[in-house]
Amino acid sequence: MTESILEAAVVANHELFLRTNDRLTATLAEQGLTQATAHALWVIDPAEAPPTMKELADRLHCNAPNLSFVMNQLTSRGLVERSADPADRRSRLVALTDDGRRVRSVVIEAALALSPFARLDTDDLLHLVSLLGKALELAAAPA
Amino acid sequence: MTESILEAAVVANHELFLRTNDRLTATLAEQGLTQATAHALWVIDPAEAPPTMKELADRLHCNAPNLSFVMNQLTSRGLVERSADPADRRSRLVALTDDGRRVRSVVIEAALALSPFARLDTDDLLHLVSLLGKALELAAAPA
DNA sequence: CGTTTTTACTTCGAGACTTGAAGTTGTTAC
DNA sequence: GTAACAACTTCAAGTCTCGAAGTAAAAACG
Repeated sequence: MTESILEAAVVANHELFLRTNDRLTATLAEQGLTQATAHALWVIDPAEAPPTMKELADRLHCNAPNLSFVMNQLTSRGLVERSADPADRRSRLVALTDDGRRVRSVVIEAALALSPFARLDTDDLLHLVSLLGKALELAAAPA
Repeated sequence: MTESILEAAVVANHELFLRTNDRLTATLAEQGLTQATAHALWVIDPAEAPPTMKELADRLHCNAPNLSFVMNQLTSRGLVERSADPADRRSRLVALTDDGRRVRSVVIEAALALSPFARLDTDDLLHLVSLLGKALELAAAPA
């Protein structure tokens, strides 16, 4: 009973994610990005201090070698730049270039416009964000 | 303004999906499954009539060659069986084996237990499913 | 009917992603 | 000062995904 409600929620969340990604395919291709590179670009907020590779790997739920691979692509496309962290020279700080900021904006705008969520009204959206946020908080809390 | 609420919703949706998958990794490995094969198993509901390959490709948002690849793995693991559709001999009907049903249950149970949504109470869950369902409906509706 | 077009599926080959193992460089702990 | 650890990269192997091409069956057409 509650079980099937939970399953409906998990399935709907999954489906919404897949559908958004599907619709974004064309935009990503236009920008010369793949899902992996686009996601990496997304999680680098130009308004915040440049994150380290380790921090980015956490955000992307991927491992270090994978991130190096993705960052090499973004670097060769001229969208990000790596520099040594003055505070810990083992670390690399990753910052968006001007081009990177531009492309990131394009991707995010497209994703928001294409997401099925875009059709919800503000009340529903606020409620939805509240519920999703609650789930994420509870997930972080101790068992 | 509304923009940032929408972005929060899209990001939270994505993050919840990634986090659930992350936690499921161990279970999938135990069952000898990958994400792709597990997802394929999930969308074959044993309570319904066996779907065709085409129908499955739609559900998985993947193309035909990819589905063939995934189904070959599930078939060689003895989890599904393909048979010609008597109504249209071009089509293949895909059905779970007894083992397939067992493994599918294990995966779904684990996913539901590990999903951050599992910590929401029934009221919140009902509300959430309603909002997610609304978004999916609106997405299907005409522009 | 018989031919043409379309549809469902598979195979193949190339490209892209992901991962573990191993190595480099720099930091921390003793 | 040396041993342990941490951040990152490179490399090689495995997996996933896709387009192109091929097969078989159904549908459309005259």
